[in-house]
Amino acid sequence: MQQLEQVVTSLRNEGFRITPQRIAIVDYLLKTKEHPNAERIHKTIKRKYPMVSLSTIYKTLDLLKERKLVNEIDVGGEARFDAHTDEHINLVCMKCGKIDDVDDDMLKEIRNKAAKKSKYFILKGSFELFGYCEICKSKRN
Amino acid sequence: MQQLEQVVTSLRNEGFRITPQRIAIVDYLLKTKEHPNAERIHKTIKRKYPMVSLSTIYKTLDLLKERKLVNEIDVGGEARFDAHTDEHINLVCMKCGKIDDVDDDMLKEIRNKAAKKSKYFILKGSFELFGYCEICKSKRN
DNA sequence: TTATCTAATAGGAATAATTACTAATTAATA
DNA sequence: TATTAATTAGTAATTATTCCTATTAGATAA
Repeated sequence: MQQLEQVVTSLRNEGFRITPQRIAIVDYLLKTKEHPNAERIHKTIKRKYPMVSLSTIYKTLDLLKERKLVNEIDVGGEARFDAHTDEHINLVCMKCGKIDDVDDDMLKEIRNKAAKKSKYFILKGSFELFGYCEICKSKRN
Repeated sequence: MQQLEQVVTSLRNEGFRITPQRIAIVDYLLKTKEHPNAERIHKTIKRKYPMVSLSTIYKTLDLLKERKLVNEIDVGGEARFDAHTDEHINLVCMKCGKIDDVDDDMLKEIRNKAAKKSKYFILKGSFELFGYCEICKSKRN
């Protein structure tokens, strides 16, 4: 994703209102690498805006998803959010829940091959690898 | 996945009981290509066993997942199940909900590269492409 | 700057998929 | 065939997300 100002400008240009809640959410997502879920975003934003509601978090995330400004990953029945929107692999640690990003040029190729073979019109891809992160794998039981 | 008898034998050898419910669920999953959700499996099994409960469906799916006899895919907040357990790409039609499988040898390579780069110990991969299937893309609005 | 208009918000209720619980049933065994 | 513990049916509980609505507050233009 881009800079905060770019996002704000593009939202404003599309006719959306710029609210402190929206700025806070976008700002947080741009700065973090932790792929938070809705609740974690809510808790974080609340430190600045104690009145912010969880439903606003969800509504804002919907808006950002539609505008392709954030990416949603489903992991174990809950949604996690990421401002890193170009195609990449999400490595999910099944012990601590951490998610790391890894880029790979082959993803584009895979996508194109699959589209050709299947005759699907593909809009987005989601690539997850599940396992144990470097820290958790050493202390695995 | 394998043949029904193989699955039954392996479950029995591991000390699990072979119940008509389990046989029916495994049999259905082996035969279908439609990547059903829990409710669809329930409805299908009910035709033979009207008393079967949804909780049994979920419990059996948990067992089969643990034994790596079925694969779970999260799509749009619901879980869909598949007896095709070797690594492959799931193409999800965002209009009709159909899921098609596509194999690609590069997946192994991607997995290995990502493991090396990230130092994760990887247990499973999940590769989804979302878009419109051949039928739906032509009648897209 | 102020008034107007309507999008956006807060807060809570509703929904839906999944999990947990428990008494009754039944597959495996000896 | 009797015994025993795993499994099941049925239902309640849980949890993430969506829906609903009165109130608030950005954006715009006078």
